[in-house]
Amino acid sequence: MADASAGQVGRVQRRRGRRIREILTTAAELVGERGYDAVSLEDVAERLDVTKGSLYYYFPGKDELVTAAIETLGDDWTSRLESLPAAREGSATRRLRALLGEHVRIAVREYPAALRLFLVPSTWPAEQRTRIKELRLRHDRVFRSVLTEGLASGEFAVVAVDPTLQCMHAAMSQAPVWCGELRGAEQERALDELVDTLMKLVARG
Amino acid sequence: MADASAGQVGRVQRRRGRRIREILTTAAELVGERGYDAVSLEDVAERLDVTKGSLYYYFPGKDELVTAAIETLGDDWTSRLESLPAAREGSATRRLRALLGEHVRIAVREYPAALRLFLVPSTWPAEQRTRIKELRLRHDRVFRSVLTEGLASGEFAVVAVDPTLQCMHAAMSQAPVWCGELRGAEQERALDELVDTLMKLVARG
DNA sequence: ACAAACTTTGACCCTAGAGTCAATGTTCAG
DNA sequence: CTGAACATTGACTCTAGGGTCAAAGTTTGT
Repeated sequence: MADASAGQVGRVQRRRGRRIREILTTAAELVGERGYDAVSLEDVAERLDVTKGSLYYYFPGKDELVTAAIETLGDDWTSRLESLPAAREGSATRRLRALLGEHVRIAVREYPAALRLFLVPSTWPAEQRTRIKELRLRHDRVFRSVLTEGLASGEFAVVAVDPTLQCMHAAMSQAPVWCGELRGAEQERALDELVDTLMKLVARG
Repeated sequence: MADASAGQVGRVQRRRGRRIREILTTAAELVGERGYDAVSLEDVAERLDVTKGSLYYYFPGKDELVTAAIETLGDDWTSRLESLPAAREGSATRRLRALLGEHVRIAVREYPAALRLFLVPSTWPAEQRTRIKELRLRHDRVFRSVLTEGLASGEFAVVAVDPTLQCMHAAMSQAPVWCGELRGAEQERALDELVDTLMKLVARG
């Protein structure tokens, strides 16, 4: 047996890690499409072409699996926003607009159930709820930093930072509900209008 | 047998109507507190001090009962807004602010699950979904009319009417999530900030 | 090749909660 | 008072879906 201590992760470990990531990605897809309640472990298993039992080999239960899946989805989402070129250069106005536009487009196109995503059952144990909350914070930070920079530079003016961010997130989560069935140019127009509307929240009087 | 035709509703009919209203009120309470999924018919029955079977004497199933309950809740909510004195007099700005404030306070205090209210399962039959949609429209009209009046008088300026209303509703539905655990003055302050933030959506540049 | 570790299976258990219904109250008209 | 209409019960069925596990299958190191 090769020495597996000293932080060395063997092929087996990496294999396991890959499998877990596959499962999480698939679960995240489904949860993003339909929300927690509407996704059963059999759905997840079916899309992975395995049986439900296998999932329990990697996760102790549905809660843990879904929490981890939501984290995966959220981290992916956040890093896509962070790595958006237009969100890294130019005025705060340009950057915020780019962030809002991208966020809303990801929501509409990939996560129609975005609204349900963070709407975890209130019966969940504190640990999972904390993890989800932290995820929101990480995600929130992307917008918050641009907003505060814009405030510092005098480009923006707000009543208060928190409710402004909350309004933005609320509206963006709802976007799939409003624009989900629109297509093509019509949808683009609706999304642009939404972004412009949200930009009013930071406009100087 | 007394002639029950010719539109005459007898005592029995009225009795039945009252009972139905009791059931709907109770169901609406529960759905407003916890949302559709988290409310079972046994919960509703228990709060009414009857058994589940009785509910099936008045309603063919959970969907119909809950749809009707949501309608009851929504109509009640709408009419409370409509009958708000401050929403009927003064400038559009004053009226809109009053509406937003009242709406958000009703949500936080009475319907913590407001966010889940209109989030009906996508598996529901078209009929129920239509009824819910119409309910939203009725409710929307209260805000829409004040908004268009403000636009006509030049008090307001918006990117477009629909996304503006959508943002307002989205943010207000989220309010219980943000401010639900705050108490007293702190909560009041948070709600006022929220309302002021939303007023920026209609502010003239 | 072979055993040990790892992975997957599918049959199984269990519970929550929707929905049914014959039997049993209850109310009311005549 | 009495029968018919109305209302309620509680015990029942049925199903979806979470969770368990021994057995079988696969991979890996030597």
